[in-house]
Parts: sequence; C-alpha cells; structure tokens
Amino acid sequence: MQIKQIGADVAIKNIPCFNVENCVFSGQTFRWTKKSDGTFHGIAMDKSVDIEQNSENIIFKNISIDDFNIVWRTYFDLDTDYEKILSCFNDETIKKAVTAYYGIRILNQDPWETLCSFIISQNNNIPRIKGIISRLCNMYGEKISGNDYAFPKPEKLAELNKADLIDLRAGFRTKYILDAARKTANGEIQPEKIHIMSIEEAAKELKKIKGVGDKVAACTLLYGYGKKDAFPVDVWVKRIMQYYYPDGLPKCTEGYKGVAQMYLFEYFRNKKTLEEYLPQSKNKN
DNA sequence: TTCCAGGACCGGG
DNA sequence: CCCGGTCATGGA
Repeated sequence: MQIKQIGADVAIKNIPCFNVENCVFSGQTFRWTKKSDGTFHGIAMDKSVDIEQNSENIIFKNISIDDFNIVWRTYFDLDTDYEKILSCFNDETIKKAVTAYYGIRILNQDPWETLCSFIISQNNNIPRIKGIISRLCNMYGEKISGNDYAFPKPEKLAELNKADLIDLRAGFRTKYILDAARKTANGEIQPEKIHIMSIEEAAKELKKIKGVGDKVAACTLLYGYGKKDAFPVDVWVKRIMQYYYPDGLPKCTEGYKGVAQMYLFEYFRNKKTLEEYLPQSKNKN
C-alpha cells in the first residue's frame, strides 16, 4: 500500500481487493451516501469523510496521513490480505459472488454502533434502517460538522425513555435500543471483554440484551469486532443455505465464514428474481 | 389490501 | 425443544 499526502488529501494506491462502493453499500454499514459527483460521503468513528475512487487512486479528502492511519486504515481493514482469503474459496457459487462484488472488505466498525444498528435492522429493510439511524444520530449524536452527527454514545441514550424516541419511528425496536444502551453504559456489557472472547462466548454475552438473538449477535461480532468466522443468517442467507448448502458452508470457508456470507448476501439480494438462481425457493419461504 | 423487510420474544404444546 | 403469533413502520 502506498500512502501519499497530496495537498489537503491523502491518496492511496496498490491495495488489492478494495472497492469503496462495494464496501459501504453491502449492508454492513448504514451511514454512507454517494454524492452526484461520484464521491462517497460517510460518518464513522466520530468523524466524517469524503472518498473518491478512480482507476489509479483512492483519495481521502481533506485529512492528514495520521487521521488516515488511525481511523480509516483500520475501518476499511486495509492491513488484511483479502486476495489470500478469497483465493481459498473453492466453490462455484461463492466464486461467482466474489467476482461480481470483488473488493468488499469486512469493516472494523465501532462495536456499540454496530450492535445498535443491527438491533434496528431486525425485521426491517435497508432504506428504512438507514432512515432510523440517521434520525437517531441527528437527535442525540454530537455534531461533527455541517449536517454530520456522530453516532450517539450509549451513556447518552441510556438516560432516555421511550417517549424521547417517539420521533425515531423505530417501532418495537425502541425498547431494545434502550436496553442495549443501558447495559453497555452500566458495564454489564463490556466490549473489551467481548473482543477477546470466542465467537460462541461473545454471542452468549451479547444475547443478554433484549432484542439480540443469533443473527444480530453474529452481525455485531463480524462487523464490529472483526470476528471473521461469525456467520449471520438472515432471510436471504437462509434461502441460499437451503438451496446450495443444505449441509453447511463448504469447508474452504472455515475461519472466514463471515466473509463468504458477505459476498453471498450481496450477490443474491441484488437479484430481481430469486427463482432464476434458487428455483426451489418458491415453496420454501 | 396484503405482503415483506439483514429477527426476536413469548406462550403453549 | 419447537412452533406460530406478535411486534411497528413504510414501501412495493
């Protein structure tokens, strides 16, 4: 990876397998937009950034190399060799998904934001998830700049009640958000401990929160704790598993089931007609 | 109008 | 342990 300060920007190049658009619109994060000039605007880790990707460079606008190294290099998981991981996937279906969406990386997001975001995601659709999270940040997050607000801290949300979140329009999920905030703020849930736990232990810990089940826990561990073998099964992945992998994911994904899941999820959810790829899915939920 | 969305909780069997 | 109903909201 080459890193260069060019004026007020940081330009990087020679990073295999890094497509910004595929990373930020793959359903693992909810606070990115694409501007009319093709630039990606995102808010994460209490900072906002604009990124331009062209054939030669990836340009992080108006930041220092220190900021890039401390925040975005980690966030985009740039020190992990994805070519190596993906080349081990010897499975026709996964290979198709990898080819179609090459450049997706598993983001290292803030654990609390990830937990809260995927609590909101349950029985919900992605556009609406983004709307709820946006409102939550605008209502209770610290201002960063312009119209950008940081994700609100658990301590901030812990002191609220349901009435304070009526305008969030999160429905039945509001009480789950509050429980997660309170248990995180009062130390019942400790991210530092979860970091060093096994996936099974960590999931059990997260499931102490109301509204956190297997799927939300797996998403949190994969996208917020860097545990790449965590395997979230949502309605899409469930259908994929039933049709392609009734006996489980192929052995070549061992250790990186979450990475394989990310590509499969993105590949199939963007298909208009699932029947084309999952002909038996009609009668199978 | 009905169905569905990156699910989880709860009660009954 | 497993199953179905239920939970808010809004777009298709």
